[in-house]
Amino acid sequence: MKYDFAAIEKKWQDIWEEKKPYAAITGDPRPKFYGLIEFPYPSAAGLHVGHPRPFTAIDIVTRKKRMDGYNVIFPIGYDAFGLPTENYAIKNHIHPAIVTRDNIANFTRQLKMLGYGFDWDRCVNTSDPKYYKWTQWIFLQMFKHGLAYKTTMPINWCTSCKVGLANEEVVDGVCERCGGEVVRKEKSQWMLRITKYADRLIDDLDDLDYIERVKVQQKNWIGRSTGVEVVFKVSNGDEITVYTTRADTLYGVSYMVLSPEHPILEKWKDQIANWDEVAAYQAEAARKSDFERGELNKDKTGVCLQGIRVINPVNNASVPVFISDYVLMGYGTGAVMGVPGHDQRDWEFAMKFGLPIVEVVKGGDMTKEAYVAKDDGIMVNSDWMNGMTVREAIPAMKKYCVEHGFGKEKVNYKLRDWVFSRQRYWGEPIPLVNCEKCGWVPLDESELPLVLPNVESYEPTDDGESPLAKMTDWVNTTCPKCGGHAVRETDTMPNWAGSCWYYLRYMDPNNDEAPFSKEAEEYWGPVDWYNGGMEHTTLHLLYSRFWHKFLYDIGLVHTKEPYAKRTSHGMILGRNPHYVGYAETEEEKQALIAHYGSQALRQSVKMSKSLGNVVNPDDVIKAYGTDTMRVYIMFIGDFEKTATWSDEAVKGSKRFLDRCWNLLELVKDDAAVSPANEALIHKTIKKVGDDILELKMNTAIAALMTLVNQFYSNGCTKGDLKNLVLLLSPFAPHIAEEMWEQLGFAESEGKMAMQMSWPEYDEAKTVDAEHEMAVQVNGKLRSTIRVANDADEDTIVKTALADEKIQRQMEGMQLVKTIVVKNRIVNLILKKA
RNA sequence: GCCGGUGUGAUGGAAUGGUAGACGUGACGGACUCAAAAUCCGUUCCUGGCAACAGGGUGUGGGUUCGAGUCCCACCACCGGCACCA
Repeated sequence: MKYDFAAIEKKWQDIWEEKKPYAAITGDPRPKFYGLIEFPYPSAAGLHVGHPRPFTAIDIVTRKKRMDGYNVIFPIGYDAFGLPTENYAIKNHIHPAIVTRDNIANFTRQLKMLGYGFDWDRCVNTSDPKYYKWTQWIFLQMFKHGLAYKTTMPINWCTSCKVGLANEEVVDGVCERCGGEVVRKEKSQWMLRITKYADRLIDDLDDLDYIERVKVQQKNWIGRSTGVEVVFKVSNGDEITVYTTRADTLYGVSYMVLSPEHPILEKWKDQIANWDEVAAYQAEAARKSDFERGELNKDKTGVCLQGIRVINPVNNASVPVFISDYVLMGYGTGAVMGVPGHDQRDWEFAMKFGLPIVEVVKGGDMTKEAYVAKDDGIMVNSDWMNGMTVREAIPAMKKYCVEHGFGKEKVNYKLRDWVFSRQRYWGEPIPLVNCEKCGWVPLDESELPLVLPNVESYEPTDDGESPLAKMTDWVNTTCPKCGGHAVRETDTMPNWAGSCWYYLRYMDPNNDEAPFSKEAEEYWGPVDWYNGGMEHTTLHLLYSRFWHKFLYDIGLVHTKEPYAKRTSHGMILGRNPHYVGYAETEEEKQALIAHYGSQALRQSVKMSKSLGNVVNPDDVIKAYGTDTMRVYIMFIGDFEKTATWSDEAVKGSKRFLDRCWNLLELVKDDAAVSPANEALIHKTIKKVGDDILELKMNTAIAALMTLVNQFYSNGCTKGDLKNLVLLLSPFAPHIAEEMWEQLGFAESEGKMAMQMSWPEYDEAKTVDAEHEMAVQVNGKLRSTIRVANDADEDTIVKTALADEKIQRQMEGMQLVKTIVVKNRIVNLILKKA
């Protein structure tokens, strides 16, 4: 009988839909396991082949965990608010809610077709009022605890989306979503005080089982540095504070630089002789976007403030003050001390403006570049610090500053507060009203959800206000506190909001009284294993850790961290359409190389419509079936690395499943495991089980292929095949269930294969009775020998020396040393006799 | 520039410091077939040799070790992130 994947997959998907073997049971006495994947954004394009990679991997892990006796929760939902849907709605004049509904239906169809073990009864949708009621509720708790505040600040403004963006959403100076130009614009925005959690977001990483690069990237993003703030006296009697991590270089200060936006400049206006020049520079800097300021950083610019000087508190030296756009107002104090000898940026500035360069750490050549001295550099020209190492000098000088009353220790972060407002329609309304008398007032909790009203047009207004601002009926309301006139906030939340806590909602998705019950959270929390893309490391992952910590502080969750373990998958790329391998003749190949260059042609590229290299999972499933799709996407390569989709290679996975299937005709009707296959079966059980939990699905599948190959050469019994089917079931659940049934196990065991226990292996049986060992002479492989497993070193060496090839090597030589690594190699060290 | 990662056959990729290239794709040969597809069996790192075998081989150059794809140092190339953060 032929392997009819289409019929088999339909059959089992229908059975699972009805019997719900994936239902997670809150409170069940078995140990729990919470496996999580990042829920998809339901785009109009549907699922692409990138999605199944992480989904299938965690699906396999959770299936293995079920077979290991865990009560598994593996949920799915939709991150449904966001700009692409809104833009689509504007373009096609369809309400975003309808677009979202249709897209979700399509995603659901595709996900079900992939045979994932999701508990569909727990499906969430962030744009559903029943869900965002609680997103709004959590926001209100943050507001009440002083973590949400409104401020006017320069924001990243996307000129195309007409929306404010978080720093994280600006990529290479353009909007991450649409690629539009980003400029700075003053706007009143809601902010979330994530910086208050900066230390905990760094320090708590230590106890988590996150892959290292995620930890490193989060730490770098938060960018904690410890230093000291030093107060300089100004010639006009004022004071100005700078921040430095290199207090040791204070004797090397030859000038000071302020950011062009520094507020004190306004105060000094009348004392600055060249104010016109200063004002012109300020205007110039304000015009540029942050990106432009960064781009043009090769050449330092600035203006000296004439009539103003500052006094270095350590040596009373009077030094000039400049403004320059290389100093950022948003970091530290907006003022830095210039130490050109030991900071490259300061060096460039000093060279440009002819400022003195003082060496305070020995060793560099100041005429060529700054000497960014290492920890054990020796201090010079620094009075009492001379002779100290930099490592000693930094804390010594910190202490000195503090004791002499002109400095204090200070920790700074690169992390900024999170811009939480969007001037868009398709997001959660912010449940606050602005009352003339009471200021910003939260809605009463009984008023939640504050439902997104229907509007006719979703276009943002030209002045940058949200489309909601045009709905005067909705905007004008009464103050919940005093009953007077008030206006609603018309900004909505960014699309990161709903994803900050969705893993909690899965635990108790239909609760109308609370975001989730205490009981459910205590049972399921924390997420045991969360897999997602590296691109979310400094966005979603950081934001949701922040929200979770807040929920912990107000006693809603019982763990400090939401996710115990985090792994990350590599992207699936497409072939460059001009890939040399596609050339049919040598001439074509040469022509391609001549035209495009050989390097570019080899590289894989992101799948995109314009390149025509997009692979649609629907097509793959239609041609080969879901199980083949699942096996191939796991077999494609190392899970963490990027991989290139190959239509050719998919066939190998299909062939493998065909070969599994065809064993049904070959199998001997014998319930026992055959002696010929026993050792390999035990090895494979161990290998596949271990590999799954390390996400090494590619080698697990390779091991299964090896086992099948052996079944073909040795023959196999029903007992052999039973083991194979169980091992195969997490990877290819449909074919496994069908084979299970056809072999009669469904009836004899009274369960589906997926409900069976993972087969046990006997460590003793994973090793063969006899081993092949390599024999090296002076580190070079010369022969192999077969020895019994329990052979002692003596026997092994004797066997090796008796080997014919080794005998030849021994001629005229003398044995000086032997190295034996059991079961692996013998190395004989020979010398001329 | 800084941080992280990667570099292995024609190709995707395997290798706790211990026989480099498992497993798959492609290619080649054979069986089956009128033929093709599918399937099954075999070969496939390079050089020399009929062969046994010998020599070479994991980006480059050094080092540690009985033994290095793996560890250390320097360099090159590519990928990802950050980028005037004082």
